[in-house]
Amino acid sequence: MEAQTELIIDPDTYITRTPLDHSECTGMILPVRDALDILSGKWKLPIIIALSFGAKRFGQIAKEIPNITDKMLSKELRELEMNDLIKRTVHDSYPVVIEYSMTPYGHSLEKVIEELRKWGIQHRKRILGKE
Amino acid sequence: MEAQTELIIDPDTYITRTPLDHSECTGMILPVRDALDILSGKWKLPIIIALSFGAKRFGQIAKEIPNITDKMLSKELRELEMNDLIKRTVHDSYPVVIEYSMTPYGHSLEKVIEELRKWGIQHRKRILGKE
DNA sequence: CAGTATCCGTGGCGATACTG
DNA sequence: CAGTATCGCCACGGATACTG
Repeated sequence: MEAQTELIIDPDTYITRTPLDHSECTGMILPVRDALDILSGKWKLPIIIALSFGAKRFGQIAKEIPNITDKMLSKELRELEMNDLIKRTVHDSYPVVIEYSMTPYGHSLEKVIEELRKWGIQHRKRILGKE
Repeated sequence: MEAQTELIIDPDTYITRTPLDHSECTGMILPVRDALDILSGKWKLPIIIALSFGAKRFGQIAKEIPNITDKMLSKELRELEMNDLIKRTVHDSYPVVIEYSMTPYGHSLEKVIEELRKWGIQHRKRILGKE
């Protein structure tokens, strides 16, 4: 607990709150929803993590993400590319080589991923300790 | 670009990579998937954010989260409670007051949320700038 | 290798109505 | 106020087969 700020006790609900609760709170929720709209789902972040280790080809990404199917990988790659988080490059060689890589914008997710990863590790420890 | 580390060029795939790619990469993905399993979906994090401002009653949470329905709120609160991220308290007063609040474990998500929020704000700016 | 096509089930999620 | 009940859509996501 930090410093106590002004409190309001709502006479109808008996809830104690600060004056700005509503606007502050909704204001925090909206950007998180924006982020969630782009990142949520089972596969997007795993794919981004895989590519954060360097450019990779379709088959190799598939190998590194447990249980993903070709269809999901294909679909998610397309969406991530549309959001400018990854880039698809066709190398004009023989045989043709297609490579996926992170964009600079994709790299801006690194801290988000790092925090999620730390929390996940922590959470798994907690679950295992309980059972 | 940082310092260049040892690289391997796969003779079959022409992909350049570091020696530990596979294990490192999958090892990073798994905890993130653990976190996602608990947090992903449209409403869990918004609910947690709402409660991070202080204990609240059902109706008040509903008011602060745009577009959530009673049914979803009810269902998500139950799941969050099962995962020990929030607590449901029935105050033995008249009238009976039911209050939801964060657990200490719920508070451990603060940094995750903060990073998501920062990214979301940043992302919205970027989108608006493009159109 | 790098995908696409097709089929299909489950459940996430919404709308509305109702209850103690 | 604090939910539950019911209905129903459709997107998420899996399985399998196929293509250039």
